Amino acid sequence: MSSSPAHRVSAGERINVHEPAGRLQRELKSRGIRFTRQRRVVVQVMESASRHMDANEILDLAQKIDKNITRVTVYRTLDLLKGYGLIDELDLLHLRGHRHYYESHGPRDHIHVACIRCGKVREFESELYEELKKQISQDCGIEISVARTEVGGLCKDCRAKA
Amino acid sequence: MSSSPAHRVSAGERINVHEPAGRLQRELKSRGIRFTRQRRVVVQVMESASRHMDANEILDLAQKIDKNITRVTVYRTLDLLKGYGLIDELDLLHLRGHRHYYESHGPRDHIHVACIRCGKVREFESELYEELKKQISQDCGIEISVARTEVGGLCKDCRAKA
DNA sequence: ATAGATGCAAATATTTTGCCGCCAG
DNA sequence: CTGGCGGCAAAATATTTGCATCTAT
Repeated sequence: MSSSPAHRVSAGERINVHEPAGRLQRELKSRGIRFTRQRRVVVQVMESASRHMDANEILDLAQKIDKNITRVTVYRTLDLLKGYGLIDELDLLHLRGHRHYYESHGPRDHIHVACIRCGKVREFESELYEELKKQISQDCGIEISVARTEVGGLCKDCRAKA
Repeated sequence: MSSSPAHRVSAGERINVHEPAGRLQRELKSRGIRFTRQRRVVVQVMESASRHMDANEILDLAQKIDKNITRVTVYRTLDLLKGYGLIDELDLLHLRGHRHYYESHGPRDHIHVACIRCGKVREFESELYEELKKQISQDCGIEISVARTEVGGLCKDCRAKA
């Protein structure tokens, strides 16, 4: 692999933040988006996710529900959901290669806090973050519609082991 | 392309934040990393960057300086620099596909503020951001070594045009 | 009925690897 | 001199597209 000193990361488990079930479906319907069998399945996978998944994992789970779903459809559906701001695309600091991860998220943004050694990802909300976004919005004259923050470092457990 | 309503983004210009010249070179040498002809070129490209570049653009610029540089070497060198924390890898919210962008950055983190329509990216520093990282560090018990924030929205100019 | 979705196959794009000859220190 | 580095070619991944067919509304 690489000659870099960065640590290999294993798991990458997501500590889940639940959101009202059926949200994606409702959002799509309310926008008059055609709700096909395939979309239903992908949406179901996204809503029941207990961790961040890349396109490949989403495909696998979708196919467990409905074997006929293809990779192309997964990509297209993820793109659709992303386009409407219903899911976010993350890379989690590229801790595990160049994969892209997807998550459905509620109305409030959260920060992804990842350990660069064990790969555990924690989600963190903060009033300070909301203020920061307000400040950016004012100072840069931008109307923010997406915000993403990822921080990496050694978690307590990994520091203890080291 | 996609069926999503997201806007196409054009330029993606970076408003440059300068840093002391030769920093990367000094950092590498001080760590006893072999400084080859090729690395010199890639480092030069990274240090003189006036905008965020993807691997392909970096290759192009590098080859303007030295035709013999290969894509593989660019990837390997970027990986090396990234491993030592000397450059960051961004995706700028995937506003323009799945490219990854690289930037050499100074000691202080900055936030990337991107317009989802015109693609202009502004860099923004804030004391509030530093406080937020402190809060995360304390509350999550993590020793932060990388932090990345990207926000997207409509900039003033694009709102005016709309 | 029909605009819009899916499937298939193939094209693109992006990143990584094995191996060997070469060069910076 | 010598171990790390770069080049080449090819593999492995990842993502997108054209077009014919099917389906949700």
